[in-house]
Amino acid sequence: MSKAQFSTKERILDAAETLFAQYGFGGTSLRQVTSQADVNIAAVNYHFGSKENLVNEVFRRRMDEMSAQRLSRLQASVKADPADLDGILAAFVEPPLAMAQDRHGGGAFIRVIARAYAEKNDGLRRFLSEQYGHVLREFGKAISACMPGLSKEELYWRLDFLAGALTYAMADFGMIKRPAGVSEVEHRERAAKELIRFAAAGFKAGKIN
Amino acid sequence: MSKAQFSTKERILDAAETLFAQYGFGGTSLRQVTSQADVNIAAVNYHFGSKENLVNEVFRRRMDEMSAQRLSRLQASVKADPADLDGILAAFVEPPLAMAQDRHGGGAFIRVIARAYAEKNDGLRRFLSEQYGHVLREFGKAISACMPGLSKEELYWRLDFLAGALTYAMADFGMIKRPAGVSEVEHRERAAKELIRFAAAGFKAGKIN
DNA sequence: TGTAGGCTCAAACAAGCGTTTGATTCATCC
DNA sequence: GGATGAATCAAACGCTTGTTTGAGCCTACA
Repeated sequence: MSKAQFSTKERILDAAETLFAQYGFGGTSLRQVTSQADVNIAAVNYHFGSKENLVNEVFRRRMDEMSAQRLSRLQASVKADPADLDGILAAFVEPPLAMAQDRHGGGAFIRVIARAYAEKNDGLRRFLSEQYGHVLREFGKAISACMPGLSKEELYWRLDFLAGALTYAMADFGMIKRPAGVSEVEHRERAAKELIRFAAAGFKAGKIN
Repeated sequence: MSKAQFSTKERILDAAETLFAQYGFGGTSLRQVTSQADVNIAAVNYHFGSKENLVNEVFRRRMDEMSAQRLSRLQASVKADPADLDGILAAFVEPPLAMAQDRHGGGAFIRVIARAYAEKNDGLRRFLSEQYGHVLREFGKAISACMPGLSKEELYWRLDFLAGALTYAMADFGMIKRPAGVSEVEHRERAAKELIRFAAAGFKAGKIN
């Protein structure tokens, strides 16, 4: 956090990430950001050009790494056992949750993602879909391969449900609150475990009801 | 929509609901609302006192009815067959989806709910939790009764996942888009069917994995 | 030592925000 | 028919927003 250790750009990105997570994109002013970053207000437009570009950079900084982690874990899981649905789901769920508990690596970023989907920031959603849509499609293929009876339509519905449950849970939107005696790490691990079991059962749901 | 048919208050509420769904609470200005409602800007503060009160009224108008529907359908389902998990889930999922496809009854409202959870509008979230938290608890009890092996903690996790998937799906956040040949009604029915099957399987997921 | 050029700064910009004002219209009742 | 009070209106209020300006600092290279 000291001015000497991190560059102006990095301090702006860190402050923006934290504040976006807390108050949303529209709800965060550049003056809040620059104040928390201990930086002049003009620095944002000097280094990023505009607020919208700042938002995109906040995303790009973490999203690339998260997508890479998801894909490499997916590849490893499929290689080890293509029929292991739990492994595929873990590859999808755990990287964002791990990122959430990595203190310096942007625990706030997870909540930023949730906001991105919630705020109808069409430009940002298009950006995400174009830049990272292939990740979701890879997971679709892998799940499809180990569930041959599942139609493409059903698969996409269920992927949406998974993404919704994950987003919602990660953003602490729900009624589940971390108990006093439980560390944040344990809480996240519990969330991942519960979600994987819930979603795995959901994906395996029979065709006829 | 004609000025003669609906009162100023109703037109403001309708316009606000639509715009809140589209742009969020913070992202919607009162000038947008009053312009769409064909009403003077001062009318909002005259009839509602403030923007925050307007937001609350937009909620109260629909939420009371939706909660009542959910509870009465829950009661009917439990009375018919306490062990019918699908019936309980349908009682939870279908009223909001039915409301979504009821044209005059506020199809936009469903998306407004999603926004409420996304924007860290703490006052609003507290309002919702206090006013309508008992509905979720009733469903918790009913599900618990037909799944005796489920711990209270697991139950709450899964309720959160359900709420997340429902919110996400209803708000059209995901990758599933309504196909051209499918009516909105059919699309919603499909969503409800798929979600109930997914969640039912999830709730039934075994304890040991 | 002198001079570029990247960077930071206080200050101001126009535009938009929620809210308030005070006059005016309109229906209602004595 | 004049009075009463609710409802509507154009206009302005003070404030915050994202962005821009132009002067100054400070490091690096010749």
